[in-house]
Amino acid sequence: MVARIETCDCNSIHQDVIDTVKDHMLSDKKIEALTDFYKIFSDNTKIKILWALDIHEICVCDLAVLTNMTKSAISHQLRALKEANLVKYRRDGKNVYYSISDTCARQIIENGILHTINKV
Amino acid sequence: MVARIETCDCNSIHQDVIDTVKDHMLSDKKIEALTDFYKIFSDNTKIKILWALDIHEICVCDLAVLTNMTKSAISHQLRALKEANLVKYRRDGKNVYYSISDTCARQIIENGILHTINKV
DNA sequence: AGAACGATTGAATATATATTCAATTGTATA
DNA sequence: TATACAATTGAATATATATTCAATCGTTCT
Repeated sequence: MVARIETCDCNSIHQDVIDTVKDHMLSDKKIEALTDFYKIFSDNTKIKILWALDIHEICVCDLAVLTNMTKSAISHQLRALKEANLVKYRRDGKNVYYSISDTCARQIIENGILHTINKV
Repeated sequence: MVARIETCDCNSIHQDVIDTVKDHMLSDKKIEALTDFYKIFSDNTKIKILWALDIHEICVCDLAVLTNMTKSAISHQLRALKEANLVKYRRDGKNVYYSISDTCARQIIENGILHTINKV
């Protein structure tokens, strides 16, 4: 059994269980997309930014003050959020104002809080 | 303004926006609990394990075969899932069988898939 | 055009997380 | 009780992500 030699030195394989689970396993692509999505919500700075932007559109400088981080750090995080289509921006003179582009962000955050409420 | 000097070299502070957002900002504890929660769902291996266990209880060796990883790696991940109260286990002889202890895992995974469906 | 400033970028560094490896534990059985 | 085996553990390593730093870009104002 190839898989066994590669990953496991056991003899206690339940082949029927393995086959059943394999039949219902998520595709690698789905898993990848899913974990990429939740990675966004695994970072304190990103959560603060998303939560703040859900309240009001905010420029990079104000976000830096709010989160007590540098503009550069915020800018990097905003790029990730932009790539995930969670925020959008508009330039007004020298300032760039960011805002929420997908209401799912707040939903995901609130859902996460519900699931962790007993830990706070 | 202390915060400004520490984190931002800008003069374009919108103090009203900052005050409003600060009033509605999530507590650090909530954010921490929330990001810890979603960290679980940010890892391919953990997703595979949770999804598999939601289908059937599985021993460590079978999980290793299913995920094509070593028992040790799986065991480390199971510990994290155990600490997050997402899985439970029972020992039967030499084998330890893990199963889902909180149905929220499947909900979170399915919800994440819904939000990423356009990317797959 | 040149200076000032808000924002962005890329590379370097720091930090967090996952995996590997070797040693050990707990259970069964010979 | 000695051996085999499934699983766990801790430390070392590898890998991924966040942050810092210096340089640059785009806009405004003089």
